[in-house]
Amino acid sequence: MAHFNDDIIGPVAATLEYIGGRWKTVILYYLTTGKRRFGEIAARIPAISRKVLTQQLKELEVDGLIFREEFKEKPPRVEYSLTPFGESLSGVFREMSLWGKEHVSGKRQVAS
Amino acid sequence: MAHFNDDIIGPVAATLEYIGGRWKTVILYYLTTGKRRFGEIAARIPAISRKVLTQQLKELEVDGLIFREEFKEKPPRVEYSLTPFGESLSGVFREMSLWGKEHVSGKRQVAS
DNA sequence: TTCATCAGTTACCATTTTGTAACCGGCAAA
DNA sequence: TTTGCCGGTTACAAAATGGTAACTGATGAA
Repeated sequence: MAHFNDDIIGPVAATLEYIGGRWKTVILYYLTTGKRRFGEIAARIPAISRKVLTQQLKELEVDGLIFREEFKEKPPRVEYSLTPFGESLSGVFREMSLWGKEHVSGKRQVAS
Repeated sequence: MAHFNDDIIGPVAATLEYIGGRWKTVILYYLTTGKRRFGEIAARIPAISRKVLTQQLKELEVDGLIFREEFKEKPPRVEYSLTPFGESLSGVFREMSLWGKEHVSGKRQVAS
């Protein structure tokens, strides 16, 4: 992604290397509610196209944050879930969710 | 930015509307260490061009997260600092910094 | 026999973001 | 007199990102 050689901002920047992607935090946060199929994620986050969703999921898998389980069935089925590594981000998600609830509830209209 | 009408991911998505920009979290986190001049920020985050830095700072100011103080001097001086609203994000930064220290310290090489 | 299902992939194009270089003003130092 | 300082802004070009539509393969249902 980018490059950060700084000691102060280093750890935060390092975290962003994992969850800094456009949709990654939202995807991961949705997966904290349990194992989900590709179609479920796509339905839950309609703003993201399937192409980009595929890309983001692949990157998250490569980074070890999510686990992809593919069932060899005839209409294919794929389930995504958080790895323990991905679950270790829960503190970040919790704080983000808290802040969103406390500071932005309803204030900011969401475009479409 | 985008659109999230979802109740589950809503608060997290709302938070991302504020800090989801490419460099915003890093800038804000650097400002938690105190008031900084434009040039200091630019020097601290060399990966970002001055043009984009200007843009991100302007957005952060519009969103009420940072305060911009301009001194009418001859070589101009501008100082940026967190507003109380910006400081309210400290929990998010703390968790991100913690996670980065615990899980990525040194593992991931930073490109240049 | 044709259609729908699911989780993609691919090609192609449009949009967005980003970088680079030049420029600004007004004072002080060389 | 020219140069550097600082915090930008602007125009232009390049790169990254994004969307859309068509296609895949195997099966079961109509």
